[in-house]
Amino acid sequence: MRQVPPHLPPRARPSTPLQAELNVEGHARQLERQVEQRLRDNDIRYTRGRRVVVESLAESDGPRSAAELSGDIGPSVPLSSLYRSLAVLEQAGVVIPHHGARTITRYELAEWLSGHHHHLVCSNCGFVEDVEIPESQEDQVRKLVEDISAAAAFSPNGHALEIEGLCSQCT
Amino acid sequence: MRQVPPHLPPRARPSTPLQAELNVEGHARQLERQVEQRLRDNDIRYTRGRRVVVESLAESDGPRSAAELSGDIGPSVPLSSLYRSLAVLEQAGVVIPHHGARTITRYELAEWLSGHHHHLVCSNCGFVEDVEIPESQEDQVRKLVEDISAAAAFSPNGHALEIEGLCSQCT
DNA sequence: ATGAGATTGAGAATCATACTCAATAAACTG
DNA sequence: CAGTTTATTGAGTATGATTCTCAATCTCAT
Repeated sequence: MRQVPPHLPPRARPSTPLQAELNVEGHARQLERQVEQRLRDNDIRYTRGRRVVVESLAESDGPRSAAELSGDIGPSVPLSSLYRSLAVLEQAGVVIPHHGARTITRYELAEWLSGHHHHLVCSNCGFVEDVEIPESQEDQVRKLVEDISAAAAFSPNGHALEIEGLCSQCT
Repeated sequence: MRQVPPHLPPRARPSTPLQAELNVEGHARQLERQVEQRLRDNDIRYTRGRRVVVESLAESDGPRSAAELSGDIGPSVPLSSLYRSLAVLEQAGVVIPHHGARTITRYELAEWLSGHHHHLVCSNCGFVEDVEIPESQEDQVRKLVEDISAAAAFSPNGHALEIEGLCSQCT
């Protein structure tokens, strides 16, 4: 199975290298603050282990499994702690599980941290790519979601459009 | 966690008991024939073990896990065979895995057997409900899927709109 | 019927994830 | 800041879902 290909994070691309670093750093710091706040609000400590998980996910170019994160982070955080951190962060709504492929669960930052997006799932290599769509299209999706939910007496809270097919590499 | 509530299968409801039995039987037989054909086309034998899995899924009112199927079917088919049957049927496109909840995978009949539908996922009880939507809405979804895919150089092959929220029982 | 190849059963093996418990760190109290 | 309380971590073990192994059995084409 091909490794996760690089793809753009769902934020505006800065134009010059200097700007880039400033923006990325600014964004990283802001994200840290948001997460810290959220945890504090829920009486959950923002410890080193939890911090590295969040930072690692923030730098990731796609959803990561516990094993992948462990590889990213190195041996300083044992797997059992990693799983615990992920569970805690999921509880706090900082991190979202993505049950895409066989058996393993991948996590990504929650939408309030990473932006709303949909998924392109490659049925050949298993890679899950995030896609942001233009507001006009998103409006249509939202309307559809509301209509469908209303017809089924369901109270929608979020949605994901998963498109399955072949990614550009596997075509 | 609440058990899967009963819900209508995605076929036309017959109106009288007699008609009902005839239709259900007719449908069951037709489904059997379709599956048999598909397997034959792929040089895969339609054995007893595989047949009971398909029949069991056809009678199910929602996606079923291997363990649940094993319970439905009884001890005549050991778990290891069940998993193998599911893998073979998935290969042949008769059965589709649904990776919804923690760790376990649930299966349902493929869309060409059960009809195209979307999912309402209850974030409280975990129940996944199938919904069929009217053609006019489905057309919109299809168009969105095509536009999004085109913009991402992705070759779409199928799609699922997953709406998360609270089901009518959990509201 | 017969032989080649596919399939099954039963069990052991593997893999992701969860739990246990003693050691450690953080927050709180005065 | 020292002492106390409570949350968190590490390391290891346990669990549960899924997969593999291999001998026995079944199927299909001859």
